[in-house]
Amino acid sequence: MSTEPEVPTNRPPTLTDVARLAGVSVATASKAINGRGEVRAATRVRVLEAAELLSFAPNALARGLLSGRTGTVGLLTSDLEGRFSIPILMGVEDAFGAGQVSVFLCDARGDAIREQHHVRALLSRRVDGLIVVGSRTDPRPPLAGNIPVPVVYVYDPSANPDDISITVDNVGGGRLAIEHLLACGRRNIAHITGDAGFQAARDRAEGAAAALADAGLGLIGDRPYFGSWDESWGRAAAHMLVEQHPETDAIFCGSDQIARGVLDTLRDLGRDVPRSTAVIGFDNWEAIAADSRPRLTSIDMNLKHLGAVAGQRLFAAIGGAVPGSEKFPGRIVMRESTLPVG
Amino acid sequence: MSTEPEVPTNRPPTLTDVARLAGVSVATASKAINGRGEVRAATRVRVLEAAELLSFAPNALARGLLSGRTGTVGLLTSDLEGRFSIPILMGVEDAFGAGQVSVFLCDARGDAIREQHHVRALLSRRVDGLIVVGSRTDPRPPLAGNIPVPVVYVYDPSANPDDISITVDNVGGGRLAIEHLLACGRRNIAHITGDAGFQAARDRAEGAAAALADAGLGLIGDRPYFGSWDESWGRAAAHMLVEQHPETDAIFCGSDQIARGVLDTLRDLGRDVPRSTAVIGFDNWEAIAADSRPRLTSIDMNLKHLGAVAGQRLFAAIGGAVPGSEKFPGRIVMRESTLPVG
DNA sequence: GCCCACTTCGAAAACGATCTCGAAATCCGA
DNA sequence: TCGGATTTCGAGATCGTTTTCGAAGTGGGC
Repeated sequence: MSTEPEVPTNRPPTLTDVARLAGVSVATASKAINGRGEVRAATRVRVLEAAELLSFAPNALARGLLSGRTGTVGLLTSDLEGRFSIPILMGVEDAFGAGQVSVFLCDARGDAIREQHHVRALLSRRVDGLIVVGSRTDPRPPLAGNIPVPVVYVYDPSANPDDISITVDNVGGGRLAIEHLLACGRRNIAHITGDAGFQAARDRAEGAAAALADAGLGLIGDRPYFGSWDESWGRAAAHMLVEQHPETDAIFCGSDQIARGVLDTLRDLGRDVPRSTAVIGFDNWEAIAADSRPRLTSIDMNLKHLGAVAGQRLFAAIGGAVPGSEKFPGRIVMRESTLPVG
Repeated sequence: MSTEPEVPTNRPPTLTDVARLAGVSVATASKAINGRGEVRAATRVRVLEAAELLSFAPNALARGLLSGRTGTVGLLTSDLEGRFSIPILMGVEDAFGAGQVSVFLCDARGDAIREQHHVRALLSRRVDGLIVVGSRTDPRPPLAGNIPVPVVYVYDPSANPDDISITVDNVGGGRLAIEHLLACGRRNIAHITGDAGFQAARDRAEGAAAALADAGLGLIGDRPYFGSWDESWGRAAAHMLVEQHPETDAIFCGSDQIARGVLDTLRDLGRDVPRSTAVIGFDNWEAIAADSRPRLTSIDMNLKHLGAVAGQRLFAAIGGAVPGSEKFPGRIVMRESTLPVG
């Protein structure tokens, strides 16, 4: 159906080519194509046909040079392999995907020098704005130098409160988890989580403690079991926990991986989940949570949505608005590892 | 140390500004900054100082408009959330990261229309080349329309053999897995894998069968156990397998998730891994393989390297070379789920 | 003092699109 | 058929950089 025009020239067609073919000036061709200015209907049709025939695509460089707007955005991520950057990145893509914005992807590998280098390159490409996405929630130093375009920080907030940061409410997430366990009728709740050096671990623990306090309760062992984020810590901590506090009837885990380890140990020890002990994870990492035995209830941080919001806020900021920072709550995804008693 | 110059103008400085400050013409300023042409040393220094003072960054749009080269590349991925795109994407980033190439990221979400739309946008931005990365190894239709820039397909090859495709040698991967199990002294080897609708599943099975045939052996059950790629299939298939063929002493799994399921079931049935039954996975997905009990030996497809090669080949093609398609072998990552007998 | 070779510099064109504003074409009624 | 109002169109400037090529400046040898 699409008869490729016989254009042996490898050089992409320019507006001049279109104008020549249509027998008009470039000015008229431009107006006809963009629907601007006064162009007779017949002329417009002639130009559009010519453009179609040559499969003309306007040179975005020339357009950007003139208008000062490129319709591009820089996406700086500190670690691509990180689990958190990807959904956020998808959200950003979604936010722009429909429109005419393209996204430059830059991975700084967590190196400040490299980041600086990328920022320089992006600015020289005259991006309209920047999105900085991190993989830890600990506040990060803002981009160095005076950036002449709007910047939005996602997941990992800027240390400068005047910057626009879109983050996750980890305190609320911890609260959410505990409230669910309480609603399931559990009262002896422990918290096994990752490295206390992470703000995320401390925040979730804080939310958990607060929710328990509201119910007149405290954590089993009086404090969280801080460790690392992986399965083996989950297994080890669960062993300790069951030994020291066999009365435990629910465990809030700081990550789904920890939760997997906990599930394994509980199974080994013959403790039924969720009947004897409920387990709830964090992150809702499908590959980990959706196919365990039993399938894992978890807190989902809506990272994709976070990314989409970041894109929207950046877009608004480019338009001249001055959006403030925002913090988003997670949601609970219920599966079989938590069930009401009775 | 870096005293920000007091430049109240928000408009980024142009070469004209630099030239004026240095007291030379724009032509001279350009030559001084790019090290081209004949410029007296003293003049060059003056220009460079002026540029530094204004923190001048050349407008890449103007440069690209003139030279016809933008130093940008489009990266089309079919699914960002897919496990395979990400390492490849990192490799591509790495391949260009050091240089002056920037990468446009576009996620087509597996939708051909959307892909077409993105291609159009990228071409209008005058990218120097395109990389198309897929998430299945089944050959895909090449990009529609006549693309005026080089294209490299990664992981997912183009159906057109004249295109440049950089792929994984899944047949070789299957062979690798079996040869390792044979080297460990196993003889009764089964293969539990994913959906037979996937080329990857068929290729790996083919390689496995070939390696066994070379040793005068065949698969337990005479054929692979095709199913799905997840843990629950691994558990179910392992149950069947042990019941029907208790003599099995090794299981080659088509994915690490399947392998996790298999490990679970073997544990339930009291079969020691690796002593009674060795288990090997595929993908070497760290989060899944590195913390299981026992830790999982797996085939790593070097996806990051694949991406890096794709970047290099694209770069060569942009330079005028005509690289051919390539297929890369995986490597085995040894952990404790396979051990030599004795 | 003169001429030539060589170095250093700048004016201007070019890339491709958009926008302004003046010129040309068209239409209307009288 | 003509004058004026209204469309419709096009020449040229513009964005910021690179590159060409000619002009100017410098120095040296005789």
